[in-house]
Amino acid sequence: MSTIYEVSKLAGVSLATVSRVMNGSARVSETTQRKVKDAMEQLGYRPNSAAISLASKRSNCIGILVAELDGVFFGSMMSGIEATLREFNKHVVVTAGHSDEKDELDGIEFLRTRNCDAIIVHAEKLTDAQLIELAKGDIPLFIINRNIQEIANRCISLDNIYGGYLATKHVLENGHRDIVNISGPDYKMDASERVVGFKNALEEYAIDYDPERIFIGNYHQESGAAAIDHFLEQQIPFTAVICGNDQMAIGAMSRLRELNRTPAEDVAIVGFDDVSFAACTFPTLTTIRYPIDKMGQQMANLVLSKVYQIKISTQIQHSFEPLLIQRQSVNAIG
Amino acid sequence: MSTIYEVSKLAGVSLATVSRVMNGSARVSETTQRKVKDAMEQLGYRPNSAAISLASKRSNCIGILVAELDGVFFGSMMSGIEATLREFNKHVVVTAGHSDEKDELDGIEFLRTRNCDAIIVHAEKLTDAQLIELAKGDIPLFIINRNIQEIANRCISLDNIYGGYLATKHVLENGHRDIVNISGPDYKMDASERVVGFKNALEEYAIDYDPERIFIGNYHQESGAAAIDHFLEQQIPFTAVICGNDQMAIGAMSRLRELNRTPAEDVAIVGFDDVSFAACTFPTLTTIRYPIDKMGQQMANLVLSKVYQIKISTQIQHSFEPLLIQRQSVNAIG
DNA sequence: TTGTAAGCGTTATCAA
DNA sequence: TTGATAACGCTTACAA
Repeated sequence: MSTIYEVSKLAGVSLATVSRVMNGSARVSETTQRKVKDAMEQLGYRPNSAAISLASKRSNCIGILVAELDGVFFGSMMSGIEATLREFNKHVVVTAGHSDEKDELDGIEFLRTRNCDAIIVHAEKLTDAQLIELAKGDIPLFIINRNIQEIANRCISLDNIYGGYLATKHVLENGHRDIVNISGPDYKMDASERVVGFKNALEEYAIDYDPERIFIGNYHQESGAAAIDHFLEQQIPFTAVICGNDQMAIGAMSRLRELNRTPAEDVAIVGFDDVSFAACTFPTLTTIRYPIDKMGQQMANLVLSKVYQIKISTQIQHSFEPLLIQRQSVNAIG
Repeated sequence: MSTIYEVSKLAGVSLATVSRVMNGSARVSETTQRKVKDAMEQLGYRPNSAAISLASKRSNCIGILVAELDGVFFGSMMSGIEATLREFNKHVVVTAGHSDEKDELDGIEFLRTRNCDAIIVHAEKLTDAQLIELAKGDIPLFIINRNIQEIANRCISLDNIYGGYLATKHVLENGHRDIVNISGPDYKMDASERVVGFKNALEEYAIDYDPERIFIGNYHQESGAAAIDHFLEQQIPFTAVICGNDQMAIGAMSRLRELNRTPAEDVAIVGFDDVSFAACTFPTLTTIRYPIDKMGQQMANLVLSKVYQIKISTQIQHSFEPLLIQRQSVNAIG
């Protein structure tokens, strides 16, 4: 592997000049530039990123902490971020927090020691206070999927409350009154916010809120099924179920089938996220769209502008609106 | 941010000694060790990874090239790899190749300039020859989901032919004779191998292979639906459809529903991969399990042992067997 | 426009 | 067991 030094010798210029043509950091005459580029070409020169990092105090790498590396939701998010960042030759280091406080903290620490220029976190167990504290640290922290007042300019989030409201209102409008809710873990902000929206909608329709009608799941399919069992066991009547995400929705649908209750026909189902398979369930799933890929792109732009002072053509959007996607899993009754 | 130098001063020892206790690279007396550790603690010292990389010629980072960062299959793969690698303090840089030759080449180049210690590729457009050539380069290349003779010790793969065979044989055993195949893109190795298995099974049952009965999809849901339309338009009769992956299988099921043909009852469906939602479709999807998470872990172990000379407790498994998972989407007929 | 030279924070080779 | 010290490959004042 050749170094900048060899390039400079072959080109007959100084180290500094080679560095300049690499970075475009200063004017270099056409001829010199040609010589240098030829030399680089000839030697198959490839810059050493560690040396660059060390000298420039910048790693050009952005850390991402997600709950899980698998999972369609996080996939879309990472995809949106990476694509944008890579255009600017930044790369993405990912790690998983497993919805566990210690793992999340470890993950962030791991990324810090990796000298990431910035860290984007999708935290689930860390509190706002912890995040605010971490944000005071040496490395810029950005938060996706949560809006924290104190560091709002570093957050990109969705109005989950409104999303929960939209979902619930939709079944209410379709005449449903016996509604249950399969929520994500209550320690997850987004989950509890969606529940708030659920309550708001009920209130609007003057329906008493009954805590018995909420089942706390874990955002995975199985818990959607478990929730159905639970409600049935508790003999809680329902004609509609609002789910914290699409995975639990399909879990619930699947279990209902097993119990000979037909989704849509017998029980209305609403999901959340609108992941790709939502359009292919049977019946197709009415859900709330969470534009996480777009949000990921915006986050990348935010990092680009704040950390690398790269000017982004468009205004960065910090807050997103959920959207009701009507498909077939909600029938009107009454 | 404090440096090793400040630690050494505070501890009253030399740079070298601090380095030694960090790496355990040589014996250091208990007392000295204590002093150094206390000093590190006190200063909140965090090693600079760029400096380490530069001096040690090792970045402790492993690049991964996948087709897409979203997609359940790749998610499981990355998850398996990352979890294992992180235990050894290696981190993972990911990038997407978008099933495009140029993007794949770019992606690998991108990871190379990032000075990754190794690159794990899930290539779709690159040929064996290209991969072999790349493997000769300066940075160790590992291949997942493909077995290339010449570099077999750097490959971890699944017997896709056998998988295709298993899927097809299963419907044959259930009495189906009019079978169509919705394949992934023909330029994708795994897709065409699965088709070979399909043909093998037909041959075993003395059924003539008819190229008309193969539809080349793109592994996405929509193409599963498109395939159904195609076969119907062409008036090709079928009672069973073998799919190249689970996404296309749900796409096909979904389209069949729309056309009032009930999956399982009217048409048997078999998927491939056994992604998480396969257990929650209606009917639940009979499919071929592709243990990609396990394969990812093995790949991580392979890298750990080959690149970092870390001894792995268990023998590394280079080739995996697919497994038929029987659910409800295949009914017996005849 | 170009060159000189002092870092950047480690590792690793020698000596001691 | 410890300490000096020369790399490692690049950036970036400061000069020329």
